[in-house]
Amino acid sequence: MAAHLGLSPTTVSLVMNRSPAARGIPPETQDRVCAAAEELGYRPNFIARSLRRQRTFAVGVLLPEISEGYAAGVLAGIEDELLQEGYFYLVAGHHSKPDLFDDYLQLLTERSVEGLILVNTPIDEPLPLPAVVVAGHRELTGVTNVAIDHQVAARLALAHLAELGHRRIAFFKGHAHSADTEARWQAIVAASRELGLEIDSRLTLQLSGGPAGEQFSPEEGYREGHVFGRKLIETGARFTALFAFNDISAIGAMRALSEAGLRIPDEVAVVGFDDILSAAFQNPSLTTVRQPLHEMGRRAAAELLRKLAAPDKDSPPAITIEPTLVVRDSTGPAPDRA
Amino acid sequence: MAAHLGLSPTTVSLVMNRSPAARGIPPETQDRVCAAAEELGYRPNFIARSLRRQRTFAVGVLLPEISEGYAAGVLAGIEDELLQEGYFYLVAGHHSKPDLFDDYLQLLTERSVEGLILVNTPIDEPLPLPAVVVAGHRELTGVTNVAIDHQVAARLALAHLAELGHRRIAFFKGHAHSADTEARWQAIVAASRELGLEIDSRLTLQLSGGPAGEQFSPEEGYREGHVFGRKLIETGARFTALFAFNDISAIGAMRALSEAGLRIPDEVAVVGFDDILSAAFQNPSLTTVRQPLHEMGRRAAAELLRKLAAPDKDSPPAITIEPTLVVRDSTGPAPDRA
DNA sequence: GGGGCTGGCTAAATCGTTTTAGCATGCTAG
DNA sequence: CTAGCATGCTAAAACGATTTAGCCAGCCCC
Repeated sequence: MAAHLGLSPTTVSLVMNRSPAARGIPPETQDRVCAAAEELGYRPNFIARSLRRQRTFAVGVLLPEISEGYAAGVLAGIEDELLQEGYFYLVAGHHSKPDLFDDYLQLLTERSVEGLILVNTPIDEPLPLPAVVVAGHRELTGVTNVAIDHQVAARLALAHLAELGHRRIAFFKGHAHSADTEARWQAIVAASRELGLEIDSRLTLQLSGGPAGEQFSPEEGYREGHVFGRKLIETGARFTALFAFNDISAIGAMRALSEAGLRIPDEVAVVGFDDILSAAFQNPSLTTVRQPLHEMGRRAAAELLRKLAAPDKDSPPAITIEPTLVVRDSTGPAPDRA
Repeated sequence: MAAHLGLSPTTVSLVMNRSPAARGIPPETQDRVCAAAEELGYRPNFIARSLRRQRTFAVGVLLPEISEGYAAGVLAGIEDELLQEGYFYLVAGHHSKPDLFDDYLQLLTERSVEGLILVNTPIDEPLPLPAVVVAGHRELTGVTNVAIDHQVAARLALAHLAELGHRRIAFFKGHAHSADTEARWQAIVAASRELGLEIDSRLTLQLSGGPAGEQFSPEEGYREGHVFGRKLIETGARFTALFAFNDISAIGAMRALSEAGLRIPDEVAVVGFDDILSAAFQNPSLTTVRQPLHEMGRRAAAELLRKLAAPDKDSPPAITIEPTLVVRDSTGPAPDRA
């Protein structure tokens, strides 16, 4: 390229990068360079560039796996934001195996990613790079946690039910090793108090979520919801609504309730959580709290880029995202009031 | 690193890469180098390495978007295979916009990816790199197309229905601009002939799939299935089974059939296609032909790596993957036979 | 004793950029 | 007349590895 023009690589570089030092180069030469670049279809070698500038414009994303649901939704948001800003990303799925996680972290840093986004990935040690965590389990100094606002989520769901006249509400609590379980439950307790609802401990069942460290497959989650739906009925305690921990278990429970002859929403209202694709296709379609996964991914990526741009400025420990309530056909007026 | 050992970078490099030229270096020195590497936590700079060796061990993946369904499933398979082989990948979602597609192709080659995997992405021009296409629309010389075996798919579904005694089967054909529509329909026609089934043109409806170039959202697909379910009934033509083009439309149709008072599977059997998550959660759960998305991704990645390893060997124009039939509760014996 | 070989290493070029420092040339001002 | 200063460019050193070519010391053998 430089040879073809009879100029030095330096000049070409200066022009191509619109470097401030290029003000000393007359417009005519600049045009000549640009024209040649166009003509030869010149594309600078990104690798050489990265090497010299110590910038790769790439970030690493660690997640359990590119599953149908959570991670894929978040990843799509991350992707949107990063590509828009000229970054690429490398993804590694560690399948919840801690040693794989370490390996991939190693590999990613080796490839000089500039930052990390962890989705649904627990960590103990501080990370070697700027990082943002989505649905993280622990708090780490310097790492921003992007999470849904559980307060709002609980209020949305419970206020909706309360407004419909429901007073006796059953709950599925999340499994013990989920990041969201505790925060959400706290929020539910708080929102119940605000709304003057009482929580009946006989009507709160805790999902097992499978052996610690592993994830339940959707089918297993569904089955557990199904079993728990039956259990609820067997307790004999009266309830007119169920707020499940996620859509999967809500759908399982709906099945059990229907099978037991209870009509939804006439006799029992059901609210799920997540708004997975299936939620809309149920019969009746499922009222649920939607996690804006895409936006969570976007925000996480945006925050990481902000961190990279201004490494010294300290960053917020958390970004909370507002969920929305999607009202469908699985909720209706409470029977005692209708 | 070299300085710390009092050796030259050359020696270190030779040892670290187990280069054949390293046979001239005594084991003692080799150990010394390895020990130092361990101790200093030395990790070679991947970028410098890429620059020199002209290998990035990275491939580019182009897809419409990291959606809940198809692309995410395939991507998960691609990921598994690539990471296992020490490769990483860069993903770009072009949202079905041709100009974005060109831009990203440009950006990816600029970053020196070694090959490409296109998922559900139509192309006209030959690609500048070794490539494998999943669910590609056109045939291109030199690029391998990974696709499901429609023959097998059609036979699986129709044989299942025929065995249950169904003779009058309704069909949803795919929308005109889908890659799979034509191949699948041909296969259905062939399989019907084999099984001695007749196809009633009044009972075959073609999905519109929205305006050309755009994708239907799942909700719209569902709605169209719902409408088409009603249409089927309105034709007045008798049918005891429906083989839909995908699960979404099958689910929509099931809803319409139920609403019309037809019991599934007692009066009408329904078979879907894809095996999306929702299929298992329907009531009744949906019998469907499963596309092994994960395996398709794996195979695509594996084939690309093979191409990269042996660029001269010519590669198969197509790899077909066998689907499987997942029998659930939406199919049962034909009513006239039961 | 000297040519050839071998064992153990290293110098230097290279990959394709960016960046720093500086060189000619001509013009201007004192 | 000459110091100083733009102007328009370039030489050369990075970046951190890999790779080619080759050096030097010692040994063997005739």
